[in-house]
Amino acid sequence: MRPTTKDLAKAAGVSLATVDRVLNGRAGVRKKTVDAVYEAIERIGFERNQVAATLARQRGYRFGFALPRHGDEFLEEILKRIHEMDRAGRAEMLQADVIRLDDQDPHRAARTLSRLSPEDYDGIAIMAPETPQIRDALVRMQERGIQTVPFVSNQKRLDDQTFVGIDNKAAGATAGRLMARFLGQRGGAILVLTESMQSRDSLERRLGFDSVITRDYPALRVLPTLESHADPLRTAQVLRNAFAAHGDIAGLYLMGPEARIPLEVLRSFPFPPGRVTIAHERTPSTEQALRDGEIDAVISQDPGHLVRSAMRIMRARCENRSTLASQERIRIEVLIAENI
Amino acid sequence: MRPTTKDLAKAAGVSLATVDRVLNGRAGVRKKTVDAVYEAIERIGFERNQVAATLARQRGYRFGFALPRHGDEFLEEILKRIHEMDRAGRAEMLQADVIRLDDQDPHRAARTLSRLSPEDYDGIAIMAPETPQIRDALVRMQERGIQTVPFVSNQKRLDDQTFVGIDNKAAGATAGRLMARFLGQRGGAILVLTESMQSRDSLERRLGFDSVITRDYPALRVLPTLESHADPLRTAQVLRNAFAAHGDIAGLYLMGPEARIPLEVLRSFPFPPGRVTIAHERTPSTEQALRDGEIDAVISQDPGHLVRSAMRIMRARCENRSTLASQERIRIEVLIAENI
DNA sequence: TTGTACGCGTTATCAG
DNA sequence: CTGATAACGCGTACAA
Repeated sequence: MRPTTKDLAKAAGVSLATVDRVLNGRAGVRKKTVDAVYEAIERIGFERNQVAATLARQRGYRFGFALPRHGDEFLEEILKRIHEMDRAGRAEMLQADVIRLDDQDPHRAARTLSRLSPEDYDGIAIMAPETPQIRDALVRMQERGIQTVPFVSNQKRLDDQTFVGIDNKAAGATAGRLMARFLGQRGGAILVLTESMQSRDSLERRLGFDSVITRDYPALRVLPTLESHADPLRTAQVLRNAFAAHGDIAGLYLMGPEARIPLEVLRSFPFPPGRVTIAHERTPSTEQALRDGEIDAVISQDPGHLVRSAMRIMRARCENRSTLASQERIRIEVLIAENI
Repeated sequence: MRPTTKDLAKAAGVSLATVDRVLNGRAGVRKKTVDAVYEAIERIGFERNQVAATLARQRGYRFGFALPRHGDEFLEEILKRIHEMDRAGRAEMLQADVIRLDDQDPHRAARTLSRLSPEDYDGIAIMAPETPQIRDALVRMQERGIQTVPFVSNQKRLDDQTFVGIDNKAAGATAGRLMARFLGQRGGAILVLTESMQSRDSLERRLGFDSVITRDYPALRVLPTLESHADPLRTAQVLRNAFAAHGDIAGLYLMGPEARIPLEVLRSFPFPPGRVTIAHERTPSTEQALRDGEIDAVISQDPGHLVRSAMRIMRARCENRSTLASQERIRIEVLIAENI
């Protein structure tokens, strides 16, 4: 049998309560006693039974996903997975909520975060751009005892916080390499479109994309990034202008996470054979576009993995265990019509 | 508060013991009583607390991974993940063992399986070729009350058993499409190598590969599959013969899961620029080969996901819950140097 | 600063 | 066939 807290208490010559205090890092124990307990833990090989712990804790774990209020299909995918996890987690005393953050006003967003209390949440996964206000709110949340983990949207990590999401520079490089290889001998211009270059993610993807193209493919020219601001009319306009200005557009890189609008707009443009289009994230739109041959590849991160990984990490931190980093690295996936 | 078994017992007008009997499908309860309990479950919206259940059950869950005795790097990756999960699972009362099966003698393998008792294992994930003996052993294991789940190696599923692994036909098709697109305009012969065409997996991959090439790329010829039998000398020999016989080899498809030996052997052959090589599974060898530009893409399934998914499925079945199929589909991943 | 006693929601072991 | 009741391993008031 595995040693229990009782065995540990006996081995350390203290009571159960003291064992608990040491185990959970509570105050009010003499250093000498603490050391004795730790020594006993090593000696008898004690390992806390988390199942019993969560049962006794009465209240399981409540995790929140703080997501932008506005979004499109990719956000919708993530929401779906969160709700699935919530339903599946109930039996295991795990809850997953969604908190919506204002994505125009960092102050409001920060205020929303600062209202979150440890009574309500054990951990929060946050998908929000990196602003001083948000960063501040995060630090204070941690001080209040709420675990936080950066989620998908890549804010610069404070400390060595594990980030749940892909390496966007590598994702951009992956897109770049595929673009070039699919184009083969063909040279020309590559059009890059995203929602907004304000986002750190977009910057990093662009960086990765360019690094590959400029180093290895001199026959290709990557044009300045166009911004769509998630607006169909604006999207149509910038694309029209770009096509008018450059006669030799060979490739299209839809760099943002929401490809629906650009894809719809593109349908009204002529579709020269041989043009290569690459987008991000697996959504109904990109899936269909892959099937229809409108795009050639999709670079994506699996929403289900994202959500599960975030929950595993938050839970581990609540129980101050460490996570297997190897298991939590989110893969940069490449989708083509055959492996959708 | 969520209703507990106590509430349920009260609502159904029976004792806790009877509730337990009904919940766990044990015998010795009048049908009328059973119905009353089920009715009460619906009425009060009872949902069993799995945390409490596993704690009370005393013995957590023990899962076994029945893997072939012989293998190389890919098998090693899987073993590593299993051990990681085992260490990580101890706190949650989950164990993961490895059972080695004779991969030459199906009878011996079947015998090994038939010795497994429900005392020792709650579930077994099986990676073994599809033979009558094995199939039989599986059926009997299930009768004994051990959950089984086909793992990685794609035996035809009995009933609608969830299979943990990729769709190999789609994986082959993915390889085929990438091969053709990377080759671009270039025509020629494609060499296909695997360990043994006995394996159902190889057959399916080949099927998928061919379907894409023959339908869409008339300039490419896929040569008959070569068999290496995991033997370096044999590998060298069949490759030498093939290169001698066909002057126009443009592509190389390493179809088996263990690419180490072929990759090593290939280093002694001339490396014409423009040749495209695609392999399966992410291992130290294929990773390095991607980095070195020796291969162009790797089609893979994530060993960590495989192991975790298998354990989730087995556990869910033990607790007769259903799993979220959407979450358990193993992705066919495409790796290039940039997204390793 | 330390210890006691009870509760968490199930399962398991006895009787009846 | 059914019902009390004691574990299971830990957290947590509350008492000392």
